[in-house]
Amino acid sequence: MAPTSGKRRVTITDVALHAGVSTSAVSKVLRNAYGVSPEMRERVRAAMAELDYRPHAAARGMRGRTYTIGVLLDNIRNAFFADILEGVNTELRGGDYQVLIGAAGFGEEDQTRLARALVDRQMDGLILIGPGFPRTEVLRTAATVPTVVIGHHDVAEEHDSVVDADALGAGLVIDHLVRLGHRRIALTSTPGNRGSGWSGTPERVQRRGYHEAMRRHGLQDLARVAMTAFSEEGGYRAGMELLASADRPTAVFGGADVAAMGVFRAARELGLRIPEDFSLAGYNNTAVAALAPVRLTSVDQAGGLMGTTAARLLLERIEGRTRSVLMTVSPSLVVRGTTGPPPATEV
DNA sequence: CCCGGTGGTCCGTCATTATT
DNA sequence: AATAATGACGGACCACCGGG
Repeated sequence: MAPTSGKRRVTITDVALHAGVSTSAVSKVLRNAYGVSPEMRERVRAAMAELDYRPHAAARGMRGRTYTIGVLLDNIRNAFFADILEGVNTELRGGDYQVLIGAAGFGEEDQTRLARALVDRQMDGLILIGPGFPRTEVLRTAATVPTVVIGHHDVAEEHDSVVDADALGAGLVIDHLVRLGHRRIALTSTPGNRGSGWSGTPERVQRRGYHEAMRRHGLQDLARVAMTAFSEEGGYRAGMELLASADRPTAVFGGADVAAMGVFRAARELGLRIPEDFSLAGYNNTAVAALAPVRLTSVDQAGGLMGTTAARLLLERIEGRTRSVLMTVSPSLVVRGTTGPPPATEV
């Protein structure tokens, strides 16, 4: 049947013929269904092995499951996703399910198209990592296909949610910096996809946490946010804006590690030392943050745990749970070399 | 009961037959 | 001749049936 070349793939009919049983017997063995003797099971297993048989996912899809889970994310360069995916794989390892990953980019259109493509290919479930396409579209999809959304704090009956306590995470950073003696602490953040209907994006919740923490310390008047993109380039621009100004902050909280890297570059260009001239903290605790020349203080979001949790919730949904679940993962501060006391003149 | 098999079913494609 | 309706697949699932 394969359009490209000669030999037809092996089907359960071939297996049945080879083993001298009916196709349904083979099907039962495949599904571990009731009503097959151990001897027959063995015979069928042997036949499958000899013929190098593998179930046809599309055919299974016609009748129900494909045993495939689709993961949608925006940018595969974001190292944080690697942690999540590792978690997903850990949870699914050894099971019947296979994971397919799609990196759609940041655009709404592209993300929507990818999400639909996953549905059209009969994924049994979807894991959407910080989707940037319209929330209405996500809800419509989730109404049909079991879905878990990672990142956004917006909850809905249609899907489960796995989030990081981003407000708390931001608080950890501010508390740490204040304890060191900082007062002028700036944040780099991102507006995200406007008008896509998400009100609980991680960056927004993080921003709220930042302002709350500043207020808690009586520093609300010194709060300052540089809106940028969560990318190296975005961080660089935000860094230039903040560090070149007259009332330069003594500490910069990069809302994401990638952005913090950009601030690094800006600092070098301006001849500012870290942490002597100003402190820098990131968020995500990605692999780069731990590298020896970087040693970036950051917030660990337990990405692996988010991944395993998302996968587990999704399997539950696939098995029939309809009530939606929200799981919140606690972040923790990882102090490294980029944060220290503010310059002496400031104290 | 157990175990094994029959026959209908899913959805989309493509070839065959019927209708205008 | 062009268009429309029909039906036979493809590969696997599953409710149900029947013989020991």
